[in-house]
Amino acid sequence: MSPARPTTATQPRWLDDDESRAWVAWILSTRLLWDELERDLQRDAGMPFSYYEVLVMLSESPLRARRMSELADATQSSRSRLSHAVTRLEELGWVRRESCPSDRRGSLAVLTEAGFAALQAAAPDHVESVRTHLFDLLSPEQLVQLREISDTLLDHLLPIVSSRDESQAGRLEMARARLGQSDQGKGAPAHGC
Amino acid sequence: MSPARPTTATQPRWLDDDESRAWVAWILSTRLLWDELERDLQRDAGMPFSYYEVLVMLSESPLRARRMSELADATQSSRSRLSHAVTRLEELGWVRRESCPSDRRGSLAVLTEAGFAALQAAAPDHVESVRTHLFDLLSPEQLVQLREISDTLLDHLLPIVSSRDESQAGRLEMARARLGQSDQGKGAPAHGC
DNA sequence: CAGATTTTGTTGAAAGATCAACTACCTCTT
DNA sequence: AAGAGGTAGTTGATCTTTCAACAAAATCTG
Repeated sequence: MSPARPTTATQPRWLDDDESRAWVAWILSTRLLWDELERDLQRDAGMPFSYYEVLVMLSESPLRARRMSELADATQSSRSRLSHAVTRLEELGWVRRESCPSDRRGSLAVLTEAGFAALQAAAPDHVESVRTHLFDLLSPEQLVQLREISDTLLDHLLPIVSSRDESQAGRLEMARARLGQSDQGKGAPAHGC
Repeated sequence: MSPARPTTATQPRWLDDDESRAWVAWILSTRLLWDELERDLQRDAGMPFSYYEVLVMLSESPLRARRMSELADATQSSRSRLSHAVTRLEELGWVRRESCPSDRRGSLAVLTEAGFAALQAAAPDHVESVRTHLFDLLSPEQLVQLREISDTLLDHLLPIVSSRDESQAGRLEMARARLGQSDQGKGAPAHGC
C-alpha cells in the first residue's frame, strides 16, 4: 500500500546458518527472560513490569511526581498506554493525579506513600530476579559484550523511534539520560511544573 | 504469600554501576527491537509476530499441519493463547482446523493455501526487517557473542520453564530442536497424527 | 473393566495494549 | 487579538493475552 519500503522485488537476503541460529536463540531467550521477569514480578509485587517501571520512574523524580508526557517518554510507552496505566495505578492507590499549575492542559502523576511502599517491597525481589535470570549467568566479559551489543542496537533504534513520532522526540534524550546513570539512581531533571 | 523464595530478609544484592547500565541498555534495546519488528510485520503482513510464528511452524511441518499442543510448544505459547490465535487465523482464512483421527480429543491446525501465500508474501520483508534492525548492525564477533549469551540464558531458562509446567515439557525439546536447525529449515518431526 | 486421574483443547471473563477520535489548552502568526 | 495549528491528555473500541473453569477423551490403577 504505502511505499515505505522500495517495492522493487530484489532477492531477499535470507539468513545464513549462523545468523539463523543466533536469531532463534535471541528470540527464544529474550522472550523467555522477559516472561520470567514478568512472572516473578507479578508473583512478588502483583503488577506487570510496565507498571513497575512507572513506579520506578516516579520514585526517582523530584517530589515523586512527573508530567504524564514525560513519564510516557521515560517509560517508552505511548501517551494512551500511560494514561490507562495511571488510571489503573490510581485504582490501586499507588499513584494520584494532580493538575499542573503552569500548564492547564497538563497533569501530574504523583507516587503515593502506598505506591512508594509497594515499590520498596517489590524492589529486592525484582533485583534478585534480574540477577538470577541474567547477571549471575554471565561472565564479566559477557557482561561487557551484552552492554556493547545493546548499545549498538540502541544507536540504531533510538533515532528511528524518535523520528517516527516527532512529538515524542523526548524519548531519545530520556533514554540517553538513563543510559548514563544508575538504576537505583538519584533525582532526575526537573519535570517542568 | 507462598514462600516460593526464602523469606529471610537478606541484604538485596543491588546492581553495581556496570550491571545497572547493561540492564537499562538491555531492556531498552530488546523492547525497542521487539517493537520495531512487530511494527514492521504489522505493516507488511498485517499480523502480529505471534501469529506469524504460528504460520511459520505450520509451513515447516509435514503436510503443513500440526497438533494444537505441539504447535503451542513450538511457539512457546500456552494452549489457551494458541487456541484463541488459531480461531483468529481461521477467521482470516489462513488456517483451518481438522480433527485428529488417532486421538479424538485432539485437533489439527492446517495451513491453508491462502495462509501459505500470506506467509510467502510476508517473509522477505520480515527477513529484511530482522537484518536491518539486528544483523546488519553487528560485527562477526558480536554475532558469535550474541549467540553465546543467548545460549547461556536458554540453558538456564528452558529447564525452569519446562519444569514449572510439567505438561509442557515438550517445550524444551522443541526449543532444542529449533536451535540446531535453520530458520528457513525443512520439515520438522512427525506430528503424531 | 470400573473408577480415578491425566491429557487435550476450548471457552468466557478480565487485564493490558493499540488505535483512532476527541477535548482542552497553549503558542505562533499576522 | 483572532485564528491556525500544535501539544497534552483522555476516552472508547478493538485486539491480544492471561486466567480459571470446563468438557471430552485417553490412560492409568486396582
